[in-house]
Amino acid sequence: MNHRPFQDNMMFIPQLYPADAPYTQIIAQQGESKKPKRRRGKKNKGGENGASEANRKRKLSAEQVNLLEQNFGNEHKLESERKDRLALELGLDPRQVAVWFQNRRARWKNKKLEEEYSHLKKSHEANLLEKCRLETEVLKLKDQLSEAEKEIQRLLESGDRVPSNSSSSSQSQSQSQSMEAVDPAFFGVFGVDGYDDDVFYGPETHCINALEWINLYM
Amino acid sequence: MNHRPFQDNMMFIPQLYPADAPYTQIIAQQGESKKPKRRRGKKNKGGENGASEANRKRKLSAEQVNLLEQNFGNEHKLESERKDRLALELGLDPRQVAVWFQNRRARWKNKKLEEEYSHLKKSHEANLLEKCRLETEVLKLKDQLSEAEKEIQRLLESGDRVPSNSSSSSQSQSQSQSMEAVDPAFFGVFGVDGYDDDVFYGPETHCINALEWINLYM
DNA sequence: GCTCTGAGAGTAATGACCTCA
DNA sequence: ATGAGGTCATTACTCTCAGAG
Repeated sequence: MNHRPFQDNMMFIPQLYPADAPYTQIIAQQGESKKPKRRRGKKNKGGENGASEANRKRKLSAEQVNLLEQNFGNEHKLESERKDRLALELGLDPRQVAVWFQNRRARWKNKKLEEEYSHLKKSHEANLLEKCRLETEVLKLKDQLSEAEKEIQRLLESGDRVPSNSSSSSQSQSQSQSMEAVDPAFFGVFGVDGYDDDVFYGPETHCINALEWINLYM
Repeated sequence: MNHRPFQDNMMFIPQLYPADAPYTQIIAQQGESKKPKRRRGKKNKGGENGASEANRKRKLSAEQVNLLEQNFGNEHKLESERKDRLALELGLDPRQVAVWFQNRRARWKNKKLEEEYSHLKKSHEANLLEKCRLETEVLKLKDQLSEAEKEIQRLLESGDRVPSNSSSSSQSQSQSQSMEAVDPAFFGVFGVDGYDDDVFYGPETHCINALEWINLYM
């Protein structure tokens, strides 16, 4: 406020403006009267339901919005008939009703996008974990297989000489559905938020990278 | 069009709107006094780069937007000093500059969200495929392991009696990094768009479900 | 064709609320 | 506690396009 000498009620001088720019300026010009300026006005804080009608506003009243919302729920599109009827009921210009619907559709689209985003994110995380688990399991299985083959090799070679099994310790539980190779602590990383920009979502990340990704991104 | 008698070339007079007030209300109330109505004006169609002069309405001019955009590129926030300077340079109300920045930030946020969404989606798809592949591989490995163990069993039992290997055919290439269990045709599903609502992103989907998901969702 | 209309994207502006300094 | 600026949500308007008459 200090570096704005006179601005309490704004006095905007229209002559300053180039003729080229339309409308916006005009609005600015007629601001010489009051220019709402920012009224810091202790709005109704806790009790809000009234939605404040006393003040000159350009917001639709709660009932109006309710009815509109209800209608929107039934059908997002708006045929002229419905539009006119609604306008009459609400005491609004049909144009306003149309505008309201358009804006509502836009909002709806956005909300949907966000929902899907978070959905997708959750799913993605779960998949990363799953992938990690599977990678671990693949490694484990390969290891076991390797062992088993070594064993076979050994058995074949020493074939009829040594009938006793020397080191067959790792294959007994290999078939089980254990799948518990992932440290449960990994789940702890969820719940952190505030992600950074430009994280690379590499599809080829390995287990470790996946975890780093989660740490970074989640 | 019947209920809108005259609207020939429209002109749209902003001064109609009272400075500080009802605005909506006024529009709403005098439903019969034909407010602005809209458009009809043969805009420049093909020629687009100009995009600024023909239209007599608000919207900042191209240069104004350029300068603002440039400034926004440097820094998304706006200190009063910069704001006032910009306002002066552009011949705008400082308030307008502030508004522009606010709206710009909002737009930016949205765009970022969308970008991240598509990024994430790609990544997710890739991961699904990867998961599918891994699941297949796990199955394959388990199978091989099972075979190997059967073989071992056989060898141990028939131990010193039959030194010849009877059916050891599947474990020779098991260690390789082949990993080519996924039909390359799967990649063909990408490129289809127009997704449906409310797809369930199950984290526990198996390979087949994952593919169905892709078909549904992508 | 041409006009009118509604939809969707983009944008300007406002109101309410929040947060620091 | 006041006020400048910020975010969010909303309202309104512009422009472009596609379809109906």
